[in-house]
Amino acid sequence: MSDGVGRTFFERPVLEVAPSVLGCVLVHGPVAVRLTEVEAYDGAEDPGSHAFRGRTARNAVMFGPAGHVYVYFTYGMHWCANLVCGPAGRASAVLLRAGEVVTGLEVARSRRPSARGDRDLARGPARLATVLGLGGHDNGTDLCDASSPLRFRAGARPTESVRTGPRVGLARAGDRPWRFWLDGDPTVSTYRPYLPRRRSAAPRP
DNA sequence: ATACAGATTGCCT
DNA sequence: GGCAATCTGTATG
Repeated sequence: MSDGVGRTFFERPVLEVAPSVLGCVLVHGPVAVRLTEVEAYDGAEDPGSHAFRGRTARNAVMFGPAGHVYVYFTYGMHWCANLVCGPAGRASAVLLRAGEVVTGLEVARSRRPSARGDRDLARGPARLATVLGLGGHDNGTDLCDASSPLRFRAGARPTESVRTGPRVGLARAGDRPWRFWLDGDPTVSTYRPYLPRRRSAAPRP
């Protein structure tokens, strides 16, 4: 494991880990993605976190040891991936919001036929999970286990500077500046503030 | 039991 | 920029 990352890397506080994963590479089968944008979620302390209301079947992996992957299903159709951080039980995690496909472009394109161009392949959390082929069966995978199909490689320290700002699409605590990205990288997603969805006027027949 | 909001995306105007 | 798609967790009666 020359370029692998030990568990202690993820056991640090999530606000330390989040900026340090930028430029690192997540590999799953034929596709590898260089991370360019992430968000931190800090368990019970964080009203925006899935873990805020305590442990459930869905978020159980967040409460486990660091270095595991928390994959969740949202909006009835999308999967998103996180890296569990901090001490076990803290339930903090880094949401992988965007990245650049650096290996397996052909496979990535075939998994994202609607992508306008290569820079859009992993530009967004559900898109990133899609190009990597991540889904429910990957929930709980241990990145620090050598036999895991998922690999996390430390990247060269990025030349771009790391910027911070508010998190995307959160109704609560979205204003905490816990989003981290590589300044000027074209694969970083566009910022969208929280927008309440309009209720349908009439129920479906 | 029923209602609603959600760590999103893609298609439409 | 607006809005539908689609389903699960959580709140409320």
